[in-house]
Amino acid sequence: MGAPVELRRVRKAYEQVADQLRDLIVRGEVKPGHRFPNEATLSAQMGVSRATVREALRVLTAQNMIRTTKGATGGSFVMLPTADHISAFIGSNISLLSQAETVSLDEFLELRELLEVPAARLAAQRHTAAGLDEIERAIPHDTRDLGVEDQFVYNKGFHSAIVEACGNTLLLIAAQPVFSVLQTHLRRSTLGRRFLNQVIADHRRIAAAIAAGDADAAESEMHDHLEFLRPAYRRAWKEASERRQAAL
Amino acid sequence: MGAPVELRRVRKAYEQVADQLRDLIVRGEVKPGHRFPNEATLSAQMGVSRATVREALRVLTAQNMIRTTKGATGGSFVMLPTADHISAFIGSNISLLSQAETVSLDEFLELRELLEVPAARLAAQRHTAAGLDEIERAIPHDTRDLGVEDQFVYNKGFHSAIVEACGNTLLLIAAQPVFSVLQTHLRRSTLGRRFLNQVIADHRRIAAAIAAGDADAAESEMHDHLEFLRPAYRRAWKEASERRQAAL
DNA sequence: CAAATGTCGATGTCAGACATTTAGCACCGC
DNA sequence: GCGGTGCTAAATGTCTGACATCGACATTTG
Repeated sequence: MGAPVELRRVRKAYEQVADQLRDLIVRGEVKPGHRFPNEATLSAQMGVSRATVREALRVLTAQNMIRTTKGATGGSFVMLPTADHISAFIGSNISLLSQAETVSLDEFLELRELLEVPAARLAAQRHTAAGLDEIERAIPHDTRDLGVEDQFVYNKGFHSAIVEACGNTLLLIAAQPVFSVLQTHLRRSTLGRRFLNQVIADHRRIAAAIAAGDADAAESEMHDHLEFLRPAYRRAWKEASERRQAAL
Repeated sequence: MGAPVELRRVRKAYEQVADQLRDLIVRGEVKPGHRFPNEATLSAQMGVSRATVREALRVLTAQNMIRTTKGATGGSFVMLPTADHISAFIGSNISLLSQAETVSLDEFLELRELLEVPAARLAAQRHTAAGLDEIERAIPHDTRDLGVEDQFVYNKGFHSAIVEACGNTLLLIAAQPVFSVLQTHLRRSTLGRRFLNQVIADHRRIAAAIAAGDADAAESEMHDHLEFLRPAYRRAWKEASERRQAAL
């Protein structure tokens, strides 16, 4: 009797097109810079309409795999995603998870500690002139006429400078979005001047330890710093949660 | 005269539509489960054609923000991304970076160590019955009639069971893709029986330490395990690199 | 020679039609 | 009653063909 027929759900045409093209990219059969045939040709080759091909291309652009440009020399070009692309994507996704309270503040803080504390250690071990310079420049010298918004810019610069000083792109990709989500929450909270000064003082000590190549000190300074920040995050997080409640 | 007029590049229509809808989602004004107006309505409201709206929707689906279904009760629904979605996206992106040799094997191994070694420690500290069970089940009992492919399945299960036992979704999201890329390389390499047996033995020791709640032991066993794997990855990575060379 | 202009090949956008899927409902025959 | 069976409404999925627009390059023009 009939073999148990195996039925697959129909895949939407634009998904199949996207899959095929993505496979070419992921399997390395076309390399960054490569230009795909134009939309008309693709639609002819795959037996679908141009509209379908275009929907597939939109999917791939959203996934940072191609870039399309207009004009006679334009087309769809295979692209290498950048660390920033990937971080931004992760950031917006995990930000949603945090909003939905699917992941807690503790998870964020835990992962951040797991990433940034060793990062400080590695930065101290591998410190290069350029890296140190970048870190130094991310600490404000004159703390007097410094707006709160400015300080956030410095903060972001400082933490990414440290992670970058490790020379590990993957680490940067992972750390960036975690920091960014936490920071977004903090920005909506009100912070005292004492708090902000303490942050800068902490940063100075961390930078000094890294510059001195003292891995242990860098590690423990960073650890203490994150510990110090914890209550502020906790307050900001709670406020955000209350805002969400109120919005109902 | 005339204040220097500030001109913005025209944003493509489908991008503007996508941006608007994404904002609604990210700012929490529409919650997971919410259904957007149908495509015809959206196109009318925003003054663009349905094709444009659809391209925007494809972007959002690719970013795991909405899900669309057909039929009378269908439409575009706001969705919460899952850990798997995010991991898969990160995985394919960083896999591309590795192919392009933009990130090195060392970076992968370093990040993996940064994530999984503390994960083993946390798992030991927080071990729950369910978590332990999951870990146990991810170790093959009978090693004789075990295909290489089977063992990969067990491997993947084991490592994700450990990370999951930490109860930190973000950690899972970060660790999963790193492991997955490394594993993909290893799968194309040839592995001896001795090697595979050692892997299982290592896993047993790690599991035992976690079950005993011995955080220090779990940490150091995991560290040693990763150290043991290193040469295998190095060989597999080199082979992949050579394949890429040959493909030119 | 430099600046304006034209051309060409590609993507971007539109309008309208038809196909397909899904849920719900009414109908019908036992 | 009860279970199919088919109709219909509402939505997405797909196709077609047209026109708009952009951008690099060639060409003309002052």
